[in-house]
Amino acid sequence: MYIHLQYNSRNSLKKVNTSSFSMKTKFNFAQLLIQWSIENPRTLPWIAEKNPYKVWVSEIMLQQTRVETVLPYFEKFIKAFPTIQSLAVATESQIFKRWEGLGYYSRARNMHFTAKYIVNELNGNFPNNRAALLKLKGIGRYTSAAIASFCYDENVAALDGNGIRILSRVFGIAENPWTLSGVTYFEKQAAAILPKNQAALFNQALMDFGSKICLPKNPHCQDCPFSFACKANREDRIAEFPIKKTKIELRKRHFHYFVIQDQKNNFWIHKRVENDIWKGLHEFYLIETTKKNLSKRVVQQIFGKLNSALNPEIILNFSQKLSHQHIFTYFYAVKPIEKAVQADFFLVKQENLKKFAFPKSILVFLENFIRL
DNA sequence: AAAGCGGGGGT
DNA sequence: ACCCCAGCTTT
Repeated sequence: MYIHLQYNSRNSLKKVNTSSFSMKTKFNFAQLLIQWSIENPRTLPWIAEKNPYKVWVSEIMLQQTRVETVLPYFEKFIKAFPTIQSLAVATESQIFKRWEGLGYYSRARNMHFTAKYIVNELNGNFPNNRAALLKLKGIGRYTSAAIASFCYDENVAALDGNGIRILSRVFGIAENPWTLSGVTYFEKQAAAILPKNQAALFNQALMDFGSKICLPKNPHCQDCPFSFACKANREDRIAEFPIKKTKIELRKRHFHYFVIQDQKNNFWIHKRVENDIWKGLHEFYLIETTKKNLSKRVVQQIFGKLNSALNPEIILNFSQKLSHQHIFTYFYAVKPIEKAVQADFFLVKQENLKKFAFPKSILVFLENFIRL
């Protein structure tokens, strides 16, 4: 059966039966979607925003991050760095501090790089088309399309997780969106149904619809304007679309943090510089183990020669399940040490700790044990 | 193609 | 416990 969607005179739907279901419904899908979005408006700081700098900031923050999480960060970030010039001249540490707790910190580093590039090499002119945007560090297929459509009305579909989910279900697209060929196929299909000169509206509608109706689990098909045409719904195969990412085994890591001060109660900290989690953030002296237990011999080896006291006791436990690692963090108190335990460590006064960016686990420790 | 990268909210 | 979020970069 071919479903053709059209509005009747009362602007409600009726079905027209034909021979087979196909992307021929594209025009109707898009208009129906836009109609839904007009009836279900959403107010967010970046919606209808045309300033490419602000849209860029919002899109980078929203990568793999929920809207509710981003909102306070976005407001503070824009207040701290109102223009791309202000971001370009900021220090990385200032930027990281505004990103603290948001996760995926390479996003902040890439933004800084790109801000400097645009200001210094492009005279501050933000690239104004998808192809040029795609070349910028930190901007990929989705984000380039989003900025191009929202700011410059380029006719390009921006497919994030929402778009993939909706299209795969409604049109029964079985391609694997987590492969390059798969996402290319989805983009091709989206381009075919994208209404001319309404890309911004369409892309925004797709994401709003994905967040309110076509949810990953338990979608609200009863409120969905195309549920009668949706292949996944009609065939009762919603759970099969889209293809799921193959889940990875969480690497377990045990972080033993030694909170070391000097006799004046300054704290020894350093910046993580390795290509590892939390690169660019700060931390206390760390001994990492693959298993829970930290041998006393190792502690002796490190702290013994520093003439420090042992019998460190765990003063706080913290467990974090990240998307790719399960990190157990333990904090130990030790007696003061006057000499850096490692060359890159430096002393910070207690009241200045808040100027540095830390991972969440250390923030929790500081909030509970150190008055800032 | 696969791995690595945060943190949190919903079910 | 599991899913996945307005994904991208590196290997």
